[in-house]
Amino acid sequence: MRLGLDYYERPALQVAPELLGKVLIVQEGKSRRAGRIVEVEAYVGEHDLACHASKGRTPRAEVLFGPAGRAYVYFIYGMHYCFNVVTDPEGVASAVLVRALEPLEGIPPSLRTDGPGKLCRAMGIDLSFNRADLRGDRIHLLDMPPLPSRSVAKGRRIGVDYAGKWARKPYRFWVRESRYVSRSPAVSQA
DNA sequence: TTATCGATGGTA
DNA sequence: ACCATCGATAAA
Repeated sequence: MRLGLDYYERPALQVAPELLGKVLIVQEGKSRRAGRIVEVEAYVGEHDLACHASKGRTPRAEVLFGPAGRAYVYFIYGMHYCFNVVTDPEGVASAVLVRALEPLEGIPPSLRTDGPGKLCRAMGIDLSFNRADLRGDRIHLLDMPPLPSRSVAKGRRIGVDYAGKWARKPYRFWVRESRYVSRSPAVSQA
């Protein structure tokens, strides 16, 4: 069962930990690639200085202000793409960055999925997916049973040290026992 | 194990 | 000039 609008149209901080365990599907022609989400980060709105929407309604960030359940894909450091799930009602610019997947199907064994840039390459996600409806055939998420709260860990977001106090918020969530989480400073639990 | 650095190009 | 990254390299 695909996740629907009512699932995405909620606060990013609520959606983010619940996305752990859900399955991302990318279907391109004959190839079908699937991975289980094991690490995410919430970016909670224009007031969040780590969120791309904090610079206003720029062309890049525009999709964040739109309806929930769309993909926000951006190009970074001249060579990587990052994939986000847009959340909250229209007008509230927030999203969840997917940072790591456990490979399930169709992913070339030589490619890794333990990092936001790596998983996009492994899944074949590029700018052509930006603004895509996440309920469509080309890309979507499958609902899965919720994880027990003891297997959800949380800590500070990676790579946003410029964001002052927002850099220290525990908005990163990962599956504690997963070996596919990107290697990085772990912090707390629950 | 941690620390540092270069690649590479869109964004503002 | 900066960057929601990555892989290589060096030091310890």
